[in-house]
Amino acid sequence: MEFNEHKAIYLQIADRLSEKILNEEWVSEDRIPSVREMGVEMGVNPNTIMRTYDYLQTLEIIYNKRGIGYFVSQNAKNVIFKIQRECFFNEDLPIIFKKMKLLSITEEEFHKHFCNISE
Amino acid sequence: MEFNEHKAIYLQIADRLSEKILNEEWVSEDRIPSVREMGVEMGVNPNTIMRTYDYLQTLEIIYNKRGIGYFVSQNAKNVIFKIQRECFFNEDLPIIFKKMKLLSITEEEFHKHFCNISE
Amino acid sequence: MEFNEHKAIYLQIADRLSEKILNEEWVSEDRIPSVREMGVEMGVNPNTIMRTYDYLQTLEIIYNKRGIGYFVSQNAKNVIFKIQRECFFNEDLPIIFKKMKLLSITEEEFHKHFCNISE
Amino acid sequence: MEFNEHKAIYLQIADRLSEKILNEEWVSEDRIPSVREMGVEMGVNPNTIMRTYDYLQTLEIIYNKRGIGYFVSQNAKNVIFKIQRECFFNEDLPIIFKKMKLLSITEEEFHKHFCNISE
DNA sequence: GTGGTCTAGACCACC
DNA sequence: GTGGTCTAGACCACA
Repeated sequence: MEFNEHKAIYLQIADRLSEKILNEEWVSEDRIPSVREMGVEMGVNPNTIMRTYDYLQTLEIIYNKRGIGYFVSQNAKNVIFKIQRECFFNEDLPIIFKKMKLLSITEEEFHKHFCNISE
Repeated sequence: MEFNEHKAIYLQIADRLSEKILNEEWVSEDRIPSVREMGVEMGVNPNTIMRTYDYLQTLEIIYNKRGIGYFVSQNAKNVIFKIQRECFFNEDLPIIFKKMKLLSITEEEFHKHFCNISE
Repeated sequence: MEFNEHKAIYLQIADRLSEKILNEEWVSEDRIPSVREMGVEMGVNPNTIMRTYDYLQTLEIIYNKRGIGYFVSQNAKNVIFKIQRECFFNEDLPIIFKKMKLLSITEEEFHKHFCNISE
Repeated sequence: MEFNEHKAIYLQIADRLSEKILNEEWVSEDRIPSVREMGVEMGVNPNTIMRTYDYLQTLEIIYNKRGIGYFVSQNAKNVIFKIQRECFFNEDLPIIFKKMKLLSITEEEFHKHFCNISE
């Protein structure tokens, strides 16, 4: 698995797992792979996965049953949805808009690319 | 001067200087402040500024006359424009679009925020 | 370890490491010593090594796995070969030839020294 | 006038002036341009020219008549010839040969380029 | 453990 | 005065 340079690997993994939940590939109460299994799957040190799970747990997206494993929380999907929309509107958008202005990128250009990729 | 936490200071300074060039606050062949002056101005160690200048020089945004100082390159504005637009379209946009899809954010919603902020 | 006076130490180290790769003392995907180890080995500050590694990375001769270390790139040897041959033919040779002409040094004389040293 | 990056400007100027003497563009007892004139001609600070003249004077290639100017020495041409040949054989050649070996450049290749340029 | 960034202060060659 | 290099030592996030 390939990782982006500018973001911590454990956060990139958190993003992918969140996607799986948004996609309903994983649903509430599913048991997710163990730290070791996931480490192998991602080609990454188990410590790194541990950190991802830790992070998702503080966000109450997954929870832990000791000695058994990690499970998707009841509200996982909604939580992710809420967190990410907030982040998108409050943090990402202002930066995007500022950049677009500075680089003279119009909404039309933006729209054009949007269509291209959506096809 | 205040800096963001999650990005190296020398890169944040590079961004600001690039903005100055995009704004035409600085134009081709202008001499920019010396490493030490800029260090004082930014409240930062001269070495850090040196790193910024080094970085901007590899991008051919500024160049050096030995013993004299750093100067804005001929094509500085175009170079910055090109680099940043490329980055925006090839790296930022795909991520944004993917996120929007995943979070069910429509172009209309995007547009609405765009107008709000632009006012 | 001894260093020449008129060239930055970090560049001299870069040269030596490049030689190791040309010699196949180090090959693709080898992990090279950490910044600190190499610092000790060379009798030099780790920051200086960092600079060397940074430099070699921009040339795509080595690459970094975060938290793990630096590794020799796939094409490292070819890259070095190409860069150095280009430099030799485009920059060094014209200067050499000009000098030889100016100093009335013939190819025969050059050849004679070549043989002497090669023995 | 354009300067190379890797050598002090004052030395590059010294090289050009030496060339003029080897070319017999300047001959023994010629008065050479004043520091200021030369500074203008080269697009360089007079201090830098001063340094060049100083350097050439220690090598006894030029000499100074106070209040009048700098002049080409009697033996200037021979001195330059001797110094530069020595430098070439003792310092340049070993480096060149080492590089050629490392880069698998044969004398034939060297010869080929020699012919190309000489034409 | 790894790299990465930053500071403070030094010294140098060069213009 | 300018940039450039180097050191020593600190702190941090990440694996």
